[in-house]
Amino acid sequence: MARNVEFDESAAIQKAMEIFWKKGYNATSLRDLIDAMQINSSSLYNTIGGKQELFVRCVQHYTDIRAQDWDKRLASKRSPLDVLIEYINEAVNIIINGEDSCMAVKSAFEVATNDERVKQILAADDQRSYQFLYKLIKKSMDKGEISSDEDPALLADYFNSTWTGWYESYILHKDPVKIKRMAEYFIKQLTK
Amino acid sequence: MARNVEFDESAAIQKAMEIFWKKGYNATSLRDLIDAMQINSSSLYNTIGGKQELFVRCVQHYTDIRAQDWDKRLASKRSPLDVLIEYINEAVNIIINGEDSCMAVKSAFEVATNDERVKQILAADDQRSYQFLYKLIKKSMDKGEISSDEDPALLADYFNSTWTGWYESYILHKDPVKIKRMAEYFIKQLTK
DNA sequence: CCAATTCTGAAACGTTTGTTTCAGAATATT
DNA sequence: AATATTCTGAAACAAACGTTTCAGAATTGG
Repeated sequence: MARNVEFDESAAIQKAMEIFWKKGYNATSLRDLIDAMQINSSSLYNTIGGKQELFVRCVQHYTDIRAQDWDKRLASKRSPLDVLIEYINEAVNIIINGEDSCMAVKSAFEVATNDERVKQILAADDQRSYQFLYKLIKKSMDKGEISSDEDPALLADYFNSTWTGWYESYILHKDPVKIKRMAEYFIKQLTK
Repeated sequence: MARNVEFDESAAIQKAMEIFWKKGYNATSLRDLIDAMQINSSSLYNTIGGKQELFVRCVQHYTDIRAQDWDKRLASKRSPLDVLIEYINEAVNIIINGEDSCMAVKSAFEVATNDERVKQILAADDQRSYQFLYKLIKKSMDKGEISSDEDPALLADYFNSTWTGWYESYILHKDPVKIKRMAEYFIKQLTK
């Protein structure tokens, strides 16, 4: 016997995420958020909660999308090495063409140190990223597509972290060739 | 015929740097800063300038210290490979034992996108870091301490960015073994 | 010691911050 | 259609923000 929520919550989260992604947590004001979300602050506080809670949901949303992407790629019927190389190349393109760095990386450095919930969401995300790489590397080794000389877990860990530095490099130097050559080298190391 | 500045500017910058380093730019308030610096805000505005200017100086100070360290290491008379490996191991220890991530990395993601001056300071710092690695790798190759199969410039670029991901990993997982194993793998790749 | 200059301390500045309030509009159930 | 419930919009909240002001203390060179 009552009124329903008027605004589309998941669309609003998406909009808020884009703002947080671009400006970071602390540089984003609530006014920035409600302008983008097109809702009143009272609605925000009634449904989602305050700024922190909203940010947690945005980070969660961001990592959910990534998890879906990894699952989709893992379900591919193509060779695991092809999937892996395609993933690396697409990731490079995102770094080079994307407007902003990875939100998970930015948030890890800005927020995860002080907010336990954000840290746990990002740690879980990083773990899934690791698992994604590990599975592809392991399968490639089992199929003989790449050498089994190295521990697949170590390689997965190594690339999973390598990743982050490419974003920093691109922020500072905006040099696409540099990123591409590092990615080439990585693939070469892997397939050698 | 006038009074002199009372406070030690470089000591105050050092204190401010520690606060910015720990909390990041946006999460640090001017009150945090003047409490740590033990000066009045009027003195700050008269001598250094506002918050942005102070931050720029702190980042500059941070990168100056790093530059000195690299110069000192390059002047060492020991073998370049030893110097490089020692540097990597000490860096790992800083990641594992340090209270906060590298200020240059944090600032790159939080501030460099929006502040051209900070971006340029950090880009110059990154360039010096690259040069440091490049010189050691090149010398090691010339002396035959490591294989010359790879382009030293590429290797230097590659490690220089690899670096950053180890900080992120440690923030999220606080797993020293993981970092150590990645460093071992890196050294192995280098000396192989 | 005087005069000229500059620095310091405390208070206040107008904004902006994240959050709350509440009257009234809106709707689902009966 | 009446009623009970809930959502929305605009305004207001205190607190904190970065910055400025200025009277007076301090120190220099003459």
